[in-house]
Amino acid sequence: MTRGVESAPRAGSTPAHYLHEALAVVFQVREGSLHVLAWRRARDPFAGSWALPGGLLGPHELLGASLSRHLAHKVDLADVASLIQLETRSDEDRDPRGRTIATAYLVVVATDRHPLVPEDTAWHPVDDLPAMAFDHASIVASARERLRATLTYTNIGYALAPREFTIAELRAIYVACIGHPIAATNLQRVLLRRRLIEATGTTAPPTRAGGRPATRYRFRDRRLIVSNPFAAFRPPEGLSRASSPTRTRAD
Amino acid sequence: MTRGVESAPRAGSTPAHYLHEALAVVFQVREGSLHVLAWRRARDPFAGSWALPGGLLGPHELLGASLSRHLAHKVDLADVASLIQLETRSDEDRDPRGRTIATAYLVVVATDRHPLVPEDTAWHPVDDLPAMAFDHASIVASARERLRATLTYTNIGYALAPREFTIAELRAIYVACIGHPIAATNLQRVLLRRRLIEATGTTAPPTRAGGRPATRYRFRDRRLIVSNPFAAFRPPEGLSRASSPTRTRAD
DNA sequence: CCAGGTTTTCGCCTAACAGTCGAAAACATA
DNA sequence: TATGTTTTCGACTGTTAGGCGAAAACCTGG
Repeated sequence: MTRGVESAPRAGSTPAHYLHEALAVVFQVREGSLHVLAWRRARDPFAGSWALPGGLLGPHELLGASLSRHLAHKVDLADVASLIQLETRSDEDRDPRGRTIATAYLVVVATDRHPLVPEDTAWHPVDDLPAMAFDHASIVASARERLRATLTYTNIGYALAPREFTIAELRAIYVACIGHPIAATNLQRVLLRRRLIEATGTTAPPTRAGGRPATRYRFRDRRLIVSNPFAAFRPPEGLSRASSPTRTRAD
Repeated sequence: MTRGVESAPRAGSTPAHYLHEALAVVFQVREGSLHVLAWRRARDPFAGSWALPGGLLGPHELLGASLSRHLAHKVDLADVASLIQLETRSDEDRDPRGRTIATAYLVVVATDRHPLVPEDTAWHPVDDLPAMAFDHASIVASARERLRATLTYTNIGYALAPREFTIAELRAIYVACIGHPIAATNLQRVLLRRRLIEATGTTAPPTRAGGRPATRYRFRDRRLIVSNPFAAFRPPEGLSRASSPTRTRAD
């Protein structure tokens, strides 16, 4: 342990500067399975491989704003609101052209949206990814795990599902993201009990092949709400602090 | 939406490079309350204010390795193993000397460790922080929230507590981190039920002021394990995939 | 050695939760 | 009107979780 001088003096040996890029892992549930948006690289390195949308950070940008700007080149998303920052990769050789630090973001697109994409861009099922450039396959994998976890203890479903949906539709979305079957009855009860969703009253969607029309639900809140499951760790009833995690049920 | 050309061409207008620093939010429970490690800046900007340990990323370093290197200047921690990456801040004016991107890490120190620190470095209670430099106060706040959440659904307590501890000691640590009282009985049962802790057998610590001697416990695993609370979202029994979140109880 | 105090542990009771089943509702078609 | 389909809703059962109080195990002081 040395003396407490400023550890990496700004003066002196000129410090190193790095390129910094923001990358988006854009997920959407399409035809019952989870897909990720990627574009096909035309030139080396990794010509022909698929890459995540994103690009270099500009001199006066925030990372999130930069990502939105670059994303606009690959997909016409008016509502790229729910950007969740994932992780920052600093591996020296992750880009053979030169060292580039990357910050990955998670973006989800509702199932009823059909954004236009350029010719070189396409949706790929995450369970059957093509060859991907750089460390993007690894980034997708970690983003998927994060999505799965986030789905279980937040209301992020509001960004995956249409504004109104039936329980069966919502279940299909959850199954695609989580990767194993879950019971529709339980899903409905859990989300209702946590007061994350509510019936819209517009009880009937026009069905096309018989059957009782399903009641439509919506997410009560369209902002991210994280809930704290274990009561043992929750603040005492009624004394919830400013940053209260779980909304205590108040009917 | 433009044509799918590579969005930020490397060639052409020379892209901007940035300084990148890693910052550590080092937490320790001391005398029953949560403290964070900071050092007092001697020179401007923010002379006299307190700053988080950390420093600039070197040309051939990973962020985590860089942080460990810089951290060694401020605290003699042989076991800086549990580095959890938090978030990356890119605000343009967060450092008045020039744009510097910062990636924050969460580090926790067990209560029985007493690492030496330089003169300019000290532990500060997070509930009564002194004036902090840059955006470090905000980083500490978000790190604290992350610690609180992590504590409820992982076994990160293994890095906060000594290798062996009593339930009362562990409860004090949890209370300090979470910030509100929790019941010792529930804590014990929750952690036992999730099979995160186990009795050591060395049932008796020498008590100094009466009372039944508490049995000592240890964390079964010293790696981070995240558990998935809601059973409705868990994979069907026995079919847990490779990345299984919760260990299914198998006695 | 026993009474009183302290701390931890254990057991019981109730509430909440998960999973299954079946009945009923609301539609379509023949 | 009869039949099939799809969804909703309620009931029931077994499991898990959380709160509370009693008992266990130690200390000190008389």
